[in-house]
This record gives sequence, C-alpha cells and structure tokens, in this order.
Amino acid sequence: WEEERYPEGIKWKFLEHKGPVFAPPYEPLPENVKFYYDGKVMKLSTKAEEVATFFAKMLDHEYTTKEIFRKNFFKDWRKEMTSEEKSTITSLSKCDFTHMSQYFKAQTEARKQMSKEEKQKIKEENERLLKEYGYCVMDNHKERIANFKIEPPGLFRGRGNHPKMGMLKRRIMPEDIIINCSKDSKIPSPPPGHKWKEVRHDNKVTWLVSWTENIQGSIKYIMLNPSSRIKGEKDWQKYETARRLKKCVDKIRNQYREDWKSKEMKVRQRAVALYFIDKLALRAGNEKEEGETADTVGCCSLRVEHIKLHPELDGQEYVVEFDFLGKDSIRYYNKVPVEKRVFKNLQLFMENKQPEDDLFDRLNTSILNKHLQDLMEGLTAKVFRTYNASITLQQQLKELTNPDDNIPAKILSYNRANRAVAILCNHQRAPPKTFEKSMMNLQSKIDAKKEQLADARRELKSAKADAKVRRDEKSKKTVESKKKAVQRIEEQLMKLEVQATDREENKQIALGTSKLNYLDPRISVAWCKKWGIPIEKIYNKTQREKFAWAIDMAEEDYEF
DNA sequence: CAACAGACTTGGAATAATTTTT
DNA sequence: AAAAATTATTCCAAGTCTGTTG
Repeated sequence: WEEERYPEGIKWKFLEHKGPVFAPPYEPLPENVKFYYDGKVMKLSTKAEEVATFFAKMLDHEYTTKEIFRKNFFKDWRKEMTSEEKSTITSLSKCDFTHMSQYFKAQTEARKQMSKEEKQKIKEENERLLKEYGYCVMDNHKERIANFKIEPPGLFRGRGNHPKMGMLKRRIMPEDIIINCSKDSKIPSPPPGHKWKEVRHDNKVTWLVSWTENIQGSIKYIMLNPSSRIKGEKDWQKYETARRLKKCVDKIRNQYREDWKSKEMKVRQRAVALYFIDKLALRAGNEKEEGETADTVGCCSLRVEHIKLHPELDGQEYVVEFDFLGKDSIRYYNKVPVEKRVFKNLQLFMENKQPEDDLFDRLNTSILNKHLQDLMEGLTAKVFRTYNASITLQQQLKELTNPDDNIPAKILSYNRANRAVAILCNHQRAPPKTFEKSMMNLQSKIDAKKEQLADARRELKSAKADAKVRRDEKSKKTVESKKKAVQRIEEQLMKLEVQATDREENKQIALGTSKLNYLDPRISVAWCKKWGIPIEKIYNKTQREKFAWAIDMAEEDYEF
C-alpha cells in the first residue's frame, strides 16, 4: 500500500482520463403530449418545454406544493420562455402539467416492461460508457472514477427549508468544464464543435474535472472512486489520526475540564463546546451565509434557542435539552445530564441574550480548530466524531458478542454495535414507506414457521413412540431424520426472529453513513476473523473494494 | 481576522438491480 | 413469469477544513 511517498502536497505524477460524459440532449415531447394553460392547449418552445418537464416529473412530489419551490421555479422558468410565452403564462397555478406527468409515468412503466433484449442492449451501452469513461490512469494504476457523468439539468432540490429550492439547475456545457490531467497524458478532447473552459495540470489536487454550479456558485468535481489508492490512503490516514487522538484524549479531557474554570470567557466557551463535541459527537458547526441555505447548525453555531436548561428533570440534575436542525436538516433532539460546571457556564453564556443569539458568541470553528491543532497535530473537531464512533464500535462489539451464539445472532450483535454508533452520530432516516407491511409479512412468516416447528415436533414424538414399539433399524432412522428436521426448523425460526428484531430496532436508524465514514474498517475485519464470520456478511462488494486496504491489513488481534 | 474560494468528506433519498414470493 | 420485497448503487446536496487575500 505504501509505494512511494510524494513530497508534501503532491498527489500524483501522471494522470490521464477521457473527460466527463455529458447529460443527453433534451428530446422534445411527442406532439400528442399536451401542456395546458388556463384550460387551453398551449405549445411551448423547446427551451420552455424542457424546463416544464422538470416540474412535470416532480408533480407527485411534496416539493411542488411548497410555496418557495413554486416561486423559485416559476421565476427561473419564465427566464427560459419566449416573450410571447412570458406574456401568456403569468400564473403557475393555471399551468396544467398532468398530461406531461402521465406521459412520463407511462414511459417509466414502459421501461420496466421492456423485453430482455432491449434491457440487455441498454446494459451493454452503459458498460461501454463505463469502460471508456469510467476509468483513468493515475500513476501506475488504472482506477475507477466515481462520478464521471455530469449532473443533468433539473430543478434544485434543497433539503429542509431551503430558500433556493425549485431553482433551475442549468445544463453544463463543455465550455464550463475545467480538465485536470498531466501534461504528458493524452488530453481528452471536447465534444465536436466545443471547447473546454480550461485545461490545467495541477498535481496538487486529486480531481479530474470541475465546473461551477449555478445555484450556490460552488465548484463541483469529478474524483476517483473510494476503491482508488488515493482515497484509500486518505481514509487510512483519517483513522490513524483518530487513533493518535485515543492516546491523548484523556489529557485533552482533563484540559477542557480545567478550562471550564478559566477567567477568560473565550476559553470557557471553547471548553464547553469541545465537551459537547466529544461527549455528544456534534459536528463543528461552521457559520453559514444567511438566506443562501437552510437554517441548520452545529456545535459552534448553536443559538440560545436551541437549548433549554433544566436544573432538574425526571430525577436528574443539570439536564440540557438540545433541539436543533443539523446537517441535512435532520433534527437533533437529546436530553443530556451534564456536570454542574458546564451547566453553570451555559447559564452564564445565555445571560442577557435573545433566543436568536449565538450561544458561543466568542467562538467559531476556526478558533476551536486552531486550539485543537495545538493539542495534537492534525486534530480537528471532526476527528472526535471518528474517534468516538470507532471506539464505541470496538467497545460495543466486545460487550455484545456472545461466543456461544451462532452466526446470525453474532451478526445481530454487530448490527447493534453499529446501531449504537449511528445513534451517537444521530444518523436518522425516514422510516421506509413499506415498513409496517414488511414487519407484518415477517411476523406471519415467523408464525408459519412456528406452526411448522410444532408439526415437526409432533412427528418426531410419534416416530419415537413408533420406534420404541417396533425396535427396528428403519424406525430408528426415521427418528434421526425427524430430529434433524426439528433442528433445522428451529434454526430457521431463530434466524427469522433475529431478522425481525434487527429490522424493528433499525426503523429510523441509518447505518450506512457510520459504516462507510466513521468506523475504522479494521475493527470489523478483526471481529470477523476472530469469530469466523465471513466478511461478506458485513461488507458487500462495493464496501469490500473500498476497504480493501483494511481487509488486507487487519489481523484478528487488531486494536483501534 | 474576516471573507471568500477551493478541495475534499459526509449524508439521506431516489433509483436500479437482484432476490424472493406468488 | 410477474410482482413484491430487499439490497446495492447512484445521485447530488451539505457539511468540514485549508489556504489566500485584503
């Protein structure tokens, strides 16, 4: 895994690729698909029609009922209209997209009903595209590219209460694209009749292609797949940093506890914030530009309105009640007993403030991270999340794994350990739409299995009785086979019950993010080796590719 | 040190593919 | 063979953090 170390900041020596794949051009609707304005058929210009189809495709989505979404969409749509269209179409509520919407639904349906041959053809075309554009050469390796297809135009779907939802995400053209590759590589050619915005040769960055997106004005990149050397090494590094934190975390904890008593307000705020980041795995909380994004916060950007102080609550002293929207507008709600000193400090920080004032008015992520840098090289706020996630997994696995359990039960223990981490990191999901039904199905399967088991047991009993009377070889054999049948069914039942428990507990928890981004994979690999669990039970193919370095590296005695 | 650009990681939902059930 | 359920993959938004500039 370590081939040659590059000097500081150099990411590669050679980089060759084919450039991005652009979104397919817009195909106008067939003549018979109509758009109606104010009850009357109206033929739209191609540009206006294209944007209208974006809306039509989302018609069933809740987004299209939201005031802001509609307002933003309508404003941007009008920009694409001809002056005639502009003067006719003055109200979105008079627009009828239902026919268009039906057409797209029919298309989706038709795609599902396609013959084997047609599906095969599409598959082959995708494979061809992947083969040609999906790989690059970085130094001596052929590597998978993560997102070689450029995002198609559409309507921006912000998450939560986003002020820009519904705005038109414009089509990206070659003229928007910056290509990054090495000078001595075969430089990708733009589509016929087009030019790249720029071709550069910057080996201090890892991206192959970039462009500026029009909603936030931020830069988007095409980068390598997680299975690539460059991503894998970075991932490994991340966990090594977290392991270094493990060695000095006690010292740091003592330090911030001391700082709770500091004479300097700034130091106290820093120490309380760090306590939250450490204890509750909160994110750092950078400032955000107001009005540009949904109103969400992290630790440093918490406002007074986001916490409530309870000197006593449900028999516990000094309870802080958190209620705020974090990343992706996921709600963080938690009641946490804290130390008296923290509580008193919080009271102090909140004195004479309005609800919308910053809780930590003397602090931001830059100040906090500078301090952390002094405590340990490479330490930033997010390392605490990685550290606490990984150490929790390791400790939970130790606690929950029962050596006598069979494999499905051990995997349940693994998932529970994973779940403990997801809860710590507040990784939530909307319960799947079919959750209730799926649980009921599973329950009826369990009931059926129970009956099957009862039957098998009865049969075993009568076979035994029969054998006692007849005392011949044949009936003895029957008993044996009946016994085996009972055992097999018991095992199946147990498996189903484990599955039901796992699913129920997982209703609102998303395990993916922690598994992919926070848990040192070597912990899982070691656990699998120790208990003889096939690694495929824990990581699917993609995950095994991403964590190839860890699967290679970790032995059963690995300690995070 | 504040504002901003840039680069890279992290995040849940949507969609596609695969497996299981009917 | 079709439909339903489940799992894997893709999508692309939204964070963190660094470096530069004024």
